[in-house]
Formats: sequence, C-alpha cells, structure tokens
Amino acid sequence: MIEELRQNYGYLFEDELLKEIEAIGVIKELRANTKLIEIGDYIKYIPLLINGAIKIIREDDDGDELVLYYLERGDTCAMTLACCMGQTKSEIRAIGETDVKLIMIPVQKMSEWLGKYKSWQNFILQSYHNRMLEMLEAIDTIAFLRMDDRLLKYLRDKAMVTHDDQIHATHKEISEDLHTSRVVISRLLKKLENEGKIKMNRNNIKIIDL
Amino acid sequence: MIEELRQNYGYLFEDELLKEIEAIGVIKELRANTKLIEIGDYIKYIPLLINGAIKIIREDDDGDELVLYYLERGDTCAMTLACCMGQTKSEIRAIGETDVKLIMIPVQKMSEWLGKYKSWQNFILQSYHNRMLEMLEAIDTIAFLRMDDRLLKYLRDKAMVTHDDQIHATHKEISEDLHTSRVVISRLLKKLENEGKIKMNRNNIKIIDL
DNA sequence: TTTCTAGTGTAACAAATGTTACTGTAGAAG
DNA sequence: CTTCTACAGTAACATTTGTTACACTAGAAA
Repeated sequence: MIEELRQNYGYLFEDELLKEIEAIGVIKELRANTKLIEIGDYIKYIPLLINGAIKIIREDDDGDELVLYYLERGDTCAMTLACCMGQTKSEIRAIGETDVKLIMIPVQKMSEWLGKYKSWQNFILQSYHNRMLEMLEAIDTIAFLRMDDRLLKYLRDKAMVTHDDQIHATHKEISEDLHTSRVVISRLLKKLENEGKIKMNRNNIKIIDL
Repeated sequence: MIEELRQNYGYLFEDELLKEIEAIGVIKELRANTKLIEIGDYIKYIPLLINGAIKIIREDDDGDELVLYYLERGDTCAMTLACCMGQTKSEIRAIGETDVKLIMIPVQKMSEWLGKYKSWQNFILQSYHNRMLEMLEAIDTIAFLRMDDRLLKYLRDKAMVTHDDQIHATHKEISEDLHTSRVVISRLLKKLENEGKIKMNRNNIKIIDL
C-alpha cells in the first residue's frame, strides 16, 4: 500500500506517520453502490480515500433522502471523525459512488496521533474545514436554487467525481438523491435536453454543457 | 473576567490554560443586532461566548439571506476556526441576536494551544463536531420541512436562545431570516394563530405551544 | 417468438410558495 | 391635532413543485 499512500498523502504527512499508517492501516475495497456506513452505526475505523468517490447521504425520519456531497481521494469523512470523537452514532449514510479503495485507521489512533503528529492535526482540522464548506455549499444549493439548477449541478458534480460525462442513472435514482419525485426529474431533464444542455438515452444522460 | 471565564469554561479547560486565556483574551461586548463578522472578513480573533446569543447567517450572490443556527454561551464559532486555520475569508455573517459578551482570543494562540493543551484540542474538535450537527439540522430543516413548520421551529429556536417566549420581530425580518417573502410569513403566522399555537401583536409574537 | 418489467413521456390536476397590489392601522414625527 | 411611515391583512394571480394516472418502449426473461 505504500505507493498509493504516498501518492495521495505523502505531501501531507511526515515520514514517521506514513510508516505508522502503513503498519496499522488496513486496505479496504468497496464496490460501487455498496454501503460503507449506515445511519446509526458506531464508527470503529476512519477511512482515508485512496481512489474512487463516496456519496454522503442524509435521511429524515420518513426515510426521505438527500445527497449532501461527495468524498474523493485525499479526503476523509469529518462526520466519522466527529462520531468517533464523541462516541456517537453516525448521522449520515456513506455509499460508494464508484468502486472505492480506502485505508481504514482504527479510531484510537485518531486522537493518539493528534497529540503526536502536527501534520495529522492539520489534516484533521483541514478535513473539518473542507467538510464544513461542502455543507455550506449543500445548504446554498437547496436553499437558493430551484430544482432545474439543482439537477444540473447534481449531474455536473456526478460527472466530476466519476470522471465521466455520461451519467448512468435512472430518473428514479436521481429523484431520490435530490429528494423529489421521478416525474419532476423526467420533466426537468426533458427541459434540459430541449435547451441543449444534455442528451438523454435509456439509463444514460450525456452532459453537453459541462 | 476570571469568574465569568471559569463559570462557562472552567469545567472544560485546565488551570494553566484558563490563566493564559485570562492574560491574553480581551472582553468584548456586542449590542443586539450589531455585526460581529461580515462575509469576506479576515478573522483575527476567535470568540468565546460568555453571554447572549449570536445568529449565524449565510447569504447568496443576490444578497438573499438564510439563518443557519445560533451560538450560545460556551460556544465558539467553528467557521471562524476554519477561517483562521486556512487564512481564508469568512463565509458567513455573525450578528448579535441579543446583547453579547465574549472573550476574544488572537488567532495565533489557537494553533499554539492546540499543541500545548489537550483540553483546548478537545474543545476545538468538539466545537467542530457541534457546528457540524447544527449544519445538519439546518439542512434537515430546509430540505425536509415545509415553510409552516420551519416558521414554528424558527420561533421556538428564537424563544430558546433569547429566553423569552415573546418574539420581538416584524414579519419582514422573519421572512428575511427564512429566505421567503413577507406576505408568506404573514399568511402562515395567521394560520398558526388560528391553530392556537401563537398569539400576535404588532412587533410581537407570543408562542403558546412552546 | 411472446411476455414481462423497469424505465420513460406526458397530461391533468393539487398543493405550496412567490408576487403584486391594495387596504387599514398604530405609533412616531411634525 | 394632523401627517407620515412602517407594519400587517388579504385578495388575486403566477410559478414551482408534487401527485396520480396512464401510455409507450427497450430489453430481459421465458
């Protein structure tokens, strides 16, 4: 795992810390659309992303969902950090958007390293900061944008993290991620197609205007 | 300032840290409805709340606003932490909801103390965690609730942080905090009054059903 | 091939929210 | 006192979003 680790985190962490991670961390592979964390889970490992993208989802009491943001390589999950800090349950669901490769670090190491490695401390604080900004962006999106713009942003974000301008998803799936109904998505997608911003096929949407 | 400091943070911080705070921190008083932080500000001080409540507001490019959450005594502003970490500008506006008393800590101390005091480290991480949860709650509110429930929640939250079941605000002000129009708020308030949940007078709303 | 199912298109309608316009009124200012 | 202004009430209408119902189609399954 040493090359992958150094490739993604080498510029962040000092040598000693990299060695510790290498010694203690466990590589985990996650297939696209499989669950990494469920709401209510207790967290035992902190994930460091090496490859792929993870979708972070919030759910309300009625089971209605909403995608908050994506994690990519070099990211970790601030929610997870928060949870293992406070010994609380996960407030979010994490699902592989693509196939994902990650290094799992046992939570005890988290606070141990905080005192021991300045670079780890910076990384953790920076992660919180980044996640905070993503949450703000999520709030901006749902508070200030209408559904057509939210949809377009969703498609672009998805294209970004999958490195593919073809979106492979049904209207139903999209509607669940955006917390609206299938009919609304079909309607707005058709509108976007008429505006020349996308091109549709069954189970496939191509973004023209990336 | 020593009593106020110990009263609010004594159980959190070790003695040495308390003494440092006392030596370095500056007491600041802020009148209700005055600005502490503006969007785009560079942050030089970290605020520790002693008394009162601060309203945290997000704004989009068109100047449309949205209240995210309130800070109360014992809280600090995680956005501020984030900003001084990354030397970036403030993403939010902070306004006194009530008269506020706070201790201002120069940002250099922030990272110095992180290495020096375990209790400070915990406090900072815990603050991030708490703010993260408040952001999640904000997202739940705007994503999953309709305006009437959002309004009721807004009134209750406001009553909570001001310790007053009488809300002194115009419909216009409320509509700006919730990012909607005055007419909508008037309409929904009237509905809430008819349902017996509030009692209205000019510039004054009394919550019956707290 | 035929049958079945998931995915999509679309109309018609309902509900929630936003907008405009106009009214009346309390309280400040003169 | 009268005048002015900010605040609130409400109607009428527009827009956005949500819901129900049904038709059509591609591709899998039999």
